[in-house]
Amino acid sequence: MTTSGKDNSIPGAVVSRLTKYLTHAQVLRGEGVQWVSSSELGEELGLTSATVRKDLAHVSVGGITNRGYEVTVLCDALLSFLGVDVGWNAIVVGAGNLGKALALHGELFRHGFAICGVFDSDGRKVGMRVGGLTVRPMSELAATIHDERVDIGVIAVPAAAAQSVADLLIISGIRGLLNLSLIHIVAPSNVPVVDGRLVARMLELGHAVRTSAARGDTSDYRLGRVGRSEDA
Amino acid sequence: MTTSGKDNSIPGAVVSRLTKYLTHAQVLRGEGVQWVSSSELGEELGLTSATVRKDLAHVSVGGITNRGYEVTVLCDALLSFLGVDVGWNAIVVGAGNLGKALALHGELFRHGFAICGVFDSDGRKVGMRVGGLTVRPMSELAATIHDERVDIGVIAVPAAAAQSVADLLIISGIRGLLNLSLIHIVAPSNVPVVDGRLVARMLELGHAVRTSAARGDTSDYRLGRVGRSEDA
DNA sequence: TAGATTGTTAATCGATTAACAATC
DNA sequence: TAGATTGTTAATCGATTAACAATC
Repeated sequence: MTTSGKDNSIPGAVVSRLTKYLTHAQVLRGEGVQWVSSSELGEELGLTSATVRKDLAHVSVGGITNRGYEVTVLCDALLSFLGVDVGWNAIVVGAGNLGKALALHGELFRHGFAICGVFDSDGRKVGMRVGGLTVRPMSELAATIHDERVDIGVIAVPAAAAQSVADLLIISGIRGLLNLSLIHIVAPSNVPVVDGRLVARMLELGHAVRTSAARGDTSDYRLGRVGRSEDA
Repeated sequence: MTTSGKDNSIPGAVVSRLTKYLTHAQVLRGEGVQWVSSSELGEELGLTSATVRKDLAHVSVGGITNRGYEVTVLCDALLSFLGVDVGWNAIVVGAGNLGKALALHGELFRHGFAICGVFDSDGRKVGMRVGGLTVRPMSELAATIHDERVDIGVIAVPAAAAQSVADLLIISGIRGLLNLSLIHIVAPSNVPVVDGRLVARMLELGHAVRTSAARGDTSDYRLGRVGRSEDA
């Protein structure tokens, strides 16, 4: 392995920011920008330059003293660090609107996730087409995980079924779970669970809106990147 | 106002946990459980009892010394605190798979979010039905936000369009944004942005899987709530 | 070169946790 | 009552930030 000699574990908050550096670096690459400094990255993403430098020190990108980070190097290092180059096999459990949306989401494939199955306990949904896939019954789930070396399971079922689906995935040997259900999922420590609970996120947003300033005082808003680039 | 005399701002991490207390309390209520202690809640959600008690002190739920918190009181207090009882008007921009899934997601409605419009810049999608709604052109967006007093905008468009859609929503008077696109959204401080970036979440999960134990040593796993209730 | 920017250390800040008096 | 659990203070822990020497 050529990964730099780094210590055991990186905090989740850092990894979350690394995904932001990646997507922003990809935008810059698309614009033909060659170099970006920690202060530029920080300004765009609402972080201090020190945080950016410290985060990027976890990844093996050598910044250069007087210029910053080379955009293509940064992209490649982050893609590699996050495992996009190796790739993952994933399945989706729950062929409702959300499950189908995920299975069909091109960005997932473009970021190294191959959706190799969609499952549903509802017999009426089994056999339906979802893009290039066919919805399969839950009875085939365990064998699929084993045979196709599935790494990641996406839980897109109603709250009442979510924990038992998780249990089934776990005992079938899944290595990680994306939880799109409403409830908290319990899993052993060697099966990481990442929450994508969108209803919960909306609740957080509602709270934030209620505690932020009242509607309307946006008159002095300077537009984001897209708007700004027009007058620059 | 009858909200208890609490200080200015609650950290995002606390609000995020409050949504977990809420959904778990709702599960308990459904099971007919009357009381729950901070240590029970903590155990189920992977938190210490001290964290739970401190979090719930932000909300105006009086726990009772020898019993814990009354489940129905807890539910109601959290629902009220998070603004579910008042409710929000939301629109979705982007009538792709993810946008449609959100617009059709029953749990959102059940948690106080009324989706009152779906918009898309693609003329071929305008006029399509999404549940009880019809996809409308972007030209009608600003007037809708104003006329229907829309609070929240959901950004479900490709990365390249996300910031300009955000800018349009902001200058039209939106009060908060749920960002489902890949990129970081820049907004003024009085328009909170909550990220629901699922691809980024999957990247975080991939990293977590790679740095966790290898596949297979799940033999000693004690099942989550659902499984456990069978042998209890 | 002079100026700018990294990498990293030390200081600060905030969040989590332990502990315990209050109390039902 | 005795035991259990809250609410809260003080201590700990970890993450962010400021600062600066190294350096291209």
